[in-house]
This record gives sequence, structure tokens and C-alpha cells, in this order.
Amino acid sequence: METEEKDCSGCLERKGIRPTANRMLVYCAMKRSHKALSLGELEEILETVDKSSISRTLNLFLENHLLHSMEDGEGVVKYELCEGRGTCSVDDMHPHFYCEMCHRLFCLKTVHIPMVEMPDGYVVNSVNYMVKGICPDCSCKTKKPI
Amino acid sequence: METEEKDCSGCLERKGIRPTANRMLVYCAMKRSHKALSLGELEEILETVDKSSISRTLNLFLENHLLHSMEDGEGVVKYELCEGRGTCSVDDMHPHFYCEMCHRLFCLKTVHIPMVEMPDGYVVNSVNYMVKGICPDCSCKTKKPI
DNA sequence: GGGTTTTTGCAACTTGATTGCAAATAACTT
DNA sequence: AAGTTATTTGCAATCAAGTTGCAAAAACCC
Repeated sequence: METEEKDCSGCLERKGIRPTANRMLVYCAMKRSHKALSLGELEEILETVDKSSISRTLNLFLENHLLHSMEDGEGVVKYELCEGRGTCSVDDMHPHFYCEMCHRLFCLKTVHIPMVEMPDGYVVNSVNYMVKGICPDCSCKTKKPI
Repeated sequence: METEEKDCSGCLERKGIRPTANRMLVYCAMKRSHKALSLGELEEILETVDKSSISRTLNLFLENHLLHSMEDGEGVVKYELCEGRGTCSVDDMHPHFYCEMCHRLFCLKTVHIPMVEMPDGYVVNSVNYMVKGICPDCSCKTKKPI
């Protein structure tokens, strides 16, 4: 078994997830892609794995806090592996930027999400900070004369 | 015409939107509900208005910055009227909390969204701060013995 | 009132995602 | 190692949110 695969199966087993071939493919694909992926995007990458299996795998990973999800600005859910080994602490997360012009989603990995103080009684599992607007590429294309 | 309706039509006209009967119904429904609503929820409230008309109305309002949208944590888009008169500035917005147990969405109107510093070139139009976890109702129900 | 534009409702469609079920695979037991 | 059970997978069907084409209705403008 190659090292990448061995790494993956370790990560899954540590969470009590049986590392089947499909699950490792999903995990590795997400690890290799350094951005958030949707079910549809994973389907394109993993031609051999059925959509429904990917869907079930993602939900399994989600339940076991192996990844977190966010919506991409147009109603599509995207998934991203948690950085910290397993626990998806709020500090690990970064804001996302959705460009309303080119409809791309950017990970702002250099920016830290400030945590707000929650009213009593709320248990926080994850935080999504989504900024919408115009990305650098599009904003310079559309620069209006002043 | 009742005062509520007159208010609504004024708000729409100020934005250059013709205040038709349906549009006023949508606007008033959102004003009366003090939480974010989805297309489906509006459809239930406004039995007389067709889904497609509501959808077109929401998109029209969105384009004219009369409301802002966010995703509710399960891939459904929710809409909320902008607070400030018309301009939906980032300061007007509040975080939302999605309970992973009861699947409800809470508006944390007392909490202010901290603005992060964006890398150069990004034009910010809106910010969504979405916290996911367990709400007070559910967390006390599921309190585990220590 | 007559002509034009805008809005609306209906039905059909698109798309992302989930589910039922039987076949395939893996795990367990003796 | 064979038989038994449990888990996972692929396929097709289904669900649900949202949008679109189009003709009828309503509003607008002389």
C-alpha cells in the first residue's frame, strides 16, 4: 500500500470509520484538492465511484467530524477536510469569499475567523464566515471610470 | 389603503420597484416575520401567490438590495429584509446559528459581526457569519452525565 | 378605449442530493 | 475453509428547491 493510502486509512480508522476503497478515494481526493469541493465536483474527479456512495461517504465523514461543510453562495454544499487531526476546532477554519460575478469560491486561508461571544446555552461546533462580493480578477475587469 | 401597505409600497417605490399586489404581500410577510424565510416558507405563508412569482420577486428584491440572502445550513436559501433603509451595510447584519439537532435557524440580533481584513482587491458586498452547533433548547435536553 | 409593456400562474424542467433495494464485498464464527 | 451475518455499493427512482417558457391577466400610457 502506498504511503498516501496508508495515511488515509489511518485517519479514517482513528475515527472509527472502516477504510473501504471508496472512502479512501474520497478522503484522498479531498486531501489532494486544496479547496472545498462539492458532491458534484467529487463525482467528476472520482469517475469510478457512484454519486450515491460519495454522498453517503460525505455524510459519514461529516457525522464523525472529519470534515465540515459550507454553502458556496448558490445553494450548493461544499466540503472541506478539517485541518487539525480530527477535531475541527473553530480556530482551524478560514473565511470564504464568493464572487458574485464569476461565481467562484475562494478560501481565504491567511485570514483568521474572529469568534463572536455567543449568548448562553449555545454549543458551538463550527463557524462559517462567508464574504460575498467581487473578486480581484473581476473587480479590475469592471473598473468604472471615476 | 392600510398604513402597513402604504409603508411597503413606499419602500418598494424608493428602490424603483413597482409595488404590485404580490410584491407587497411578499414584502409585508417578510417584515412581519422577524426571522429569515425561505422560498418554501413564504410559499406556505402566501397561499395565494405562486411559487414562481415569489421566486421572481425575491430575486428582484435581491438585485435591488432590499434584502440579503444566506444559506440555512442545509442548502436552503433564506432571505431577510435589510435593516437600514435600503442599503444593506455589513454593520446591519447579525450572525445566524444553525442547530444541528432541531435544524432551526436562529438570528443572533444582539451580536455584531466582526469584520475581517480582506486581502487586496476584494470588494465586499455582504458578510454571513454562520455558527453551527446545538441550540440552548436541544443542549439541555441532551445533557450527558459527567 | 386601444395598444403596449409588465406581471402573473401554470406546467414543465433543471439540478443537487437522497433513498430503496438487490448485488457485491467484507467480517465473523465455528 | 465454508457458511452466516453485517456492511457497503451501484443503479434507478425519487425528492425537493428553484427556475423558465409561455400564454393569460393586469397595469400603464397616451
